[in-house]
Amino acid sequence: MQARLDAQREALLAAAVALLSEQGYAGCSVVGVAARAGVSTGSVYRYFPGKAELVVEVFRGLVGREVQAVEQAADGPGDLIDRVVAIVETFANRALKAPRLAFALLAEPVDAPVEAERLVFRQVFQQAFARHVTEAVKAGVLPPQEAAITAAALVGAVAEVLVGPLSAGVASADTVPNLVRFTLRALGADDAAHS
Amino acid sequence: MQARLDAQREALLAAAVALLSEQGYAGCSVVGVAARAGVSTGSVYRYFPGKAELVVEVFRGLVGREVQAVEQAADGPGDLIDRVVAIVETFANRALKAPRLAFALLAEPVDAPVEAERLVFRQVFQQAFARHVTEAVKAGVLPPQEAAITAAALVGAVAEVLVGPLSAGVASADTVPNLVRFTLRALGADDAAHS
DNA sequence: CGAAGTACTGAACCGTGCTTCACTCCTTGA
DNA sequence: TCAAGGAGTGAAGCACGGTTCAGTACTTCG
Repeated sequence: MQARLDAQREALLAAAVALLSEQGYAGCSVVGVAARAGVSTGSVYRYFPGKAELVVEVFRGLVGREVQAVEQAADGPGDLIDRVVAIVETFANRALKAPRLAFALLAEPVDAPVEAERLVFRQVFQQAFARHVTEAVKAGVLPPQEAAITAAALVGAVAEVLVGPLSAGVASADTVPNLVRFTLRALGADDAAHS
Repeated sequence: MQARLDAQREALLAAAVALLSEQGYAGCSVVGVAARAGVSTGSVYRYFPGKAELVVEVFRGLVGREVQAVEQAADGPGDLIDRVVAIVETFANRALKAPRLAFALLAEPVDAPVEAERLVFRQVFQQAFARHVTEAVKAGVLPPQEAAITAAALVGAVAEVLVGPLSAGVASADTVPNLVRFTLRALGADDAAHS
């Protein structure tokens, strides 16, 4: 009955995602997740060594989804600079569409093992930025710059700008366009060329 | 014996700062702080309603110090753009000089009341940036832009770039210069004018 | 000097939430 | 049909850390 076993496991992960999306990390207690999955608390430990492993796996899954969406957007049409803009737009729009979840992934206090995972999350995004920035600098469409710093700064900038609306609940309609304009300036791109 | 009373209070606050600087928030338990201050745990509750109030007061004090340093740097000589650069440089250099503490103030997981204080912390810095950016835009030395977004993005960018070195322990010598160059581009200032 | 009040102590208390484990139930195969 | 074994249960156990409070020591004033 391997299928059934995996089904339970999936149910637990799905329940954790649901609780995380609705109530943030606080709702993600072992008892809560088990109840939501329609399983006893004890059963959680049949599938996961402990809470940390469960939550980390949830994080990895969600982050993977975001990274994939961003990578896909970056592979779309347009020049090198358009791609960096696409990363920012995609990331920001997705975050604003699922604010509670985005806040949980980006900023909500968590304990150490999950925090470590969050660091990885941010680094993956930084690398995505850095790759495209490096390429664009090499091609001469962006001025010379330390790609790693630019990438880290952009990740921080996007996250910080979003966290405000995310925790306040409301984002202005032109938050994302403004963020894009900031990004273009920060990259050193010609504003005029990418309105 | 008012003086003595205040002395105890100060000792507790100082002990909390010391522990925060050395071990981060984890070391800031009531028992730990009391021991460090040479006081019993019970006495903590003579001076503070609870742990939250103690830690929040510690945060406020530290943040006030940072804000003051930054404001002072921004009041120095130079044009409007130099002032924004001064904010970034001062903030970054101070953070890199007290990494553990900066990490605690900027990024370390804390519980709700302190998190709220951290939000205030970031907002104060954003306002400092926003004030100078607005002024510079009005004066025509920066292109038109939403100052609030630029300010939030810069705070996020600086924090993110610093958190890496802060948690890793080592910062490259040109982290700050690179950060300044990023800032200048992001503001839309002429790079050439402010090397 | 003695009584009253106050600063101070620190071990016990309590709430929270992860983890365990003795037990039940259900499926499986002879 | 009926043992046997594993899946599943959920209440009790446990660790952690903030908070409390009855007791002690010290200071002050009559």
